[in-house]
Amino acid sequence: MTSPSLPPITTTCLYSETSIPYYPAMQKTARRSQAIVRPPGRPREFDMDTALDRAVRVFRERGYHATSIGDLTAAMRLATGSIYKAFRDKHAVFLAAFERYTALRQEQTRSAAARGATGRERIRHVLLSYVEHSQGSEGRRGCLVVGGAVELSALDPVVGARVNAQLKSNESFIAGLIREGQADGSIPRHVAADDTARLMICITQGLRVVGKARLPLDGMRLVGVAMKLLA
Amino acid sequence: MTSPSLPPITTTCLYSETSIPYYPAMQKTARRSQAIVRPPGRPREFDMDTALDRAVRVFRERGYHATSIGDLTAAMRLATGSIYKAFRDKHAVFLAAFERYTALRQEQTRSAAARGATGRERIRHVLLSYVEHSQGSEGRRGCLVVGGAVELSALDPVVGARVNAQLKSNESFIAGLIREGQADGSIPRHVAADDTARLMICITQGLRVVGKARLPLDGMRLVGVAMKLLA
DNA sequence: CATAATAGGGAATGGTCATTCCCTATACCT
DNA sequence: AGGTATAGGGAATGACCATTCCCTATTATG
Repeated sequence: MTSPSLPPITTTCLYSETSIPYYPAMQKTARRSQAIVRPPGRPREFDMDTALDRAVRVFRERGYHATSIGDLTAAMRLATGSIYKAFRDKHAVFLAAFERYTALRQEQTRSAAARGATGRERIRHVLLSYVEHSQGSEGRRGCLVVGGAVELSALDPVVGARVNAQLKSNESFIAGLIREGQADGSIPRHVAADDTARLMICITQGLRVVGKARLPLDGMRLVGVAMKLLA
Repeated sequence: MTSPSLPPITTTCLYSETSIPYYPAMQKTARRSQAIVRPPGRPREFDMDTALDRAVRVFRERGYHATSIGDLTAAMRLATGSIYKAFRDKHAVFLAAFERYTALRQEQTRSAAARGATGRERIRHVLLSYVEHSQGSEGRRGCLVVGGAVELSALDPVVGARVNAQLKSNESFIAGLIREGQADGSIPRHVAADDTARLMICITQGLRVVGKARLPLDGMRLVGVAMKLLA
């Protein structure tokens, strides 16, 4: 989905980007049925998703406040002016990076779930995937949801709302898997789906904290223990 | 341990403070057996622990980077110069606040554990205590260990080491309680103490993240589910 | 009572950072 | 070709922030 090089036209005309306005003045993407209409003026040269992936990386490593515009220009390979052409301010860069990050993570989690045949097995794979992402160098890079919750949600209502929504979305995904497991017989009926899902969200978020703090995490062992919650 | 008012002499001569130098030029506390020797010069007027409690509050709410010296002077009720008299720099204030915070939290956790008669009950009370502290306005205030892990451990080896040590200490405390439970018969022998303890640390750290993000946490329900890990 | 030693407090300083400005470049349209 | 609209890039700007300086105050000692 993200290309390492910078194709000059591809991105400009398609608007494959996830959601809401990145841009100070966002044009309506398409008036009627034809979706591919190039907006007026000089087209953007850089690939937005590539640039955002690079911003994600910096924000994950340094957090919001410790990341300067200079850090972003270096990482995103854009000049100061270009960043401010593309985003209202640093806050908007973070928000766009956050969206990009959660979209990619959601994809990874769904595909991990898809590796299981029953509800129970799907949950096992989701948890395993979380442990893997919380471990080693990837884990030390950190998680934007956890980072946003800890560093920003008390100071910034917009980020707070996004973090809250993301956690709820993850939680209801897990709760859904639990109910699937109860339907297919792999998880006992007496398991409290919502409470267990909330606790599992705590586990996943805690894994990221512990992984960032460089405690080693053994996926098989930890998930093995955690699966008792579905007994 | 912390007095709301400011007794003028009490703190200066006793050095009840936890550990390592708060001060740019730390005097040796006592040469021989006599511990109470007032150091030369004008004695400090403010109570160090009270001031640190106020610093803890700001750092918990705003994190490290978003807290300015101005925020600290306002919260600690000290002038800029006085802060730099007492601490080398902002980093040193954070470290001292961190020590103070972990000492108090440790105390609270131990006393929660003491409310239980068996190993199993002690763990239940510890988890319940964590949920309570992660909830509501207290939870929104945040945790310095989680904050330190997320915001600083990758950038600041000193804080990183303290966070790591604190997590390990908490983990071995839990592991100890599990083994106590196995000794007193309240926890089955087949429970893997270390793995379960590590997972429980993930739960506690995750609770703080989720609580900071304003998801409601029901202590009884969550702990009820978590106790399955000891089955 | 002078001296040494440190605390209290606030003004001054130097650096950094987010943001803006401005000039150039590139696209489309008529 | 001229006009319009936006992107690229980097210098300029103004605010803020961590830290230092300096002057005063308070203790002990000789």
